Amino acid sequence: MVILESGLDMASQLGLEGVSIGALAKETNMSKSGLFAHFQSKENLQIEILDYAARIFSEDVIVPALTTEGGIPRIKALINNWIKWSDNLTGGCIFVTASTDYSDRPGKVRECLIKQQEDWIDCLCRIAESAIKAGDFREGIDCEQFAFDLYSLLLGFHLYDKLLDDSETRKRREIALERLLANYK
Amino acid sequence: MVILESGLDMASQLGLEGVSIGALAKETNMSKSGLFAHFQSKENLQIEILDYAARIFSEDVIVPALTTEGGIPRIKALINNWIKWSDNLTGGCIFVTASTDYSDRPGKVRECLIKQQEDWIDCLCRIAESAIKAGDFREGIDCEQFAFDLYSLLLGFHLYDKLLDDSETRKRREIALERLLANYK
DNA sequence: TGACAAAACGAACGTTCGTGCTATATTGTT
DNA sequence: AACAATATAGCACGAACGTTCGTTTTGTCA
Repeated sequence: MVILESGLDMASQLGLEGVSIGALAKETNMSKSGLFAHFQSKENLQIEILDYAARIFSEDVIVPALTTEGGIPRIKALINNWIKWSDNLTGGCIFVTASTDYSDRPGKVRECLIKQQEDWIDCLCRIAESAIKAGDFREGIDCEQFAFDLYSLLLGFHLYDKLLDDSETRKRREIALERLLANYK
Repeated sequence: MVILESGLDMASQLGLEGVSIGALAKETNMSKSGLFAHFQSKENLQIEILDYAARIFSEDVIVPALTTEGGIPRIKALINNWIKWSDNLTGGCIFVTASTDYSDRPGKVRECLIKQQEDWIDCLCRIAESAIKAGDFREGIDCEQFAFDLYSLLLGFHLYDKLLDDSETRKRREIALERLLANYK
């Protein structure tokens, strides 16, 4: 759907709350009312954008990673896919943006987002488990802790990359990742 | 200033862009125009909120940490102060919120924010240097890398704490911190 | 071709937005 | 007590907001 594609990019720049129906209509060469009829409310639009994003995220980030061999290669594939995903969106990863936007904004959008984030963290856990099976991580590690560590790394990278003009950000990220992997080896 | 105090808390919940002059006037029992006269523009209001936040942040987070002994104790004090600071604001740390909000929103507010974030990262670097002097970190470590690692950790903690309902978040943070410190020891 | 449903439309609703202008209080200084 | 400076208030503006309405266009199937 072309509306959701535009909406997703707009949301990555301005936040989900910043997506206005009028602006989105102009962007897609539609009338406000014509566009609105698809969603019945702004809240529905926001949720549909979020679900659309999750679909693309799954297709572009998660699934391709799952097709590469388990263990550290799969982890690195996931991270590289995540960075590409985050680069393709004008304002960066929409889940990162929305997570801070909705840290204190109750409602259906927030609940939808929380569920998606829990799924994402689950995914990171399972990737860690696959690394144990592959022999790249030692037995007995705390997979939830690994998920926390890796997600933190991505958040730090995201902020440096989008806000600061630091030419060494890429190096920082790679060093942090190598140290993270070494800790679970 | 009571206006900025209210504005800061409102910004932490709704983002700097979400602070409206009308709502802030109602919150502080003023008229829109009376409040507006103090700032002449919304952009100025946003910048003043940001500067006010930086002042409080310096007083409550940085300065008290600098008075504790250099090295790991100072690092831990800084982190504890940061967490208290982030807890005291209804929507969490305003710099975290604003950093994602303004990742793709050019203007004076963004430039102000970038400068503040650079200062914060500088502060983290100097804290690492003091840890070298104190003998808690080994010579030759990359202080900028430490700043990246620590800031990432705080961002990860912030997201878990504000968005997810994970009772183990505190433990996650402490484990990650111990491992981080051990890596520079 | 005619009937019918889906989709898109333009216009308007009431509200809130940021921003001016002007007047009235409040405060501080001589 | 008189005056200047500052702070607040009242009112209005044009624009944008989400939303609703009735109408027109478009596409599908009998």
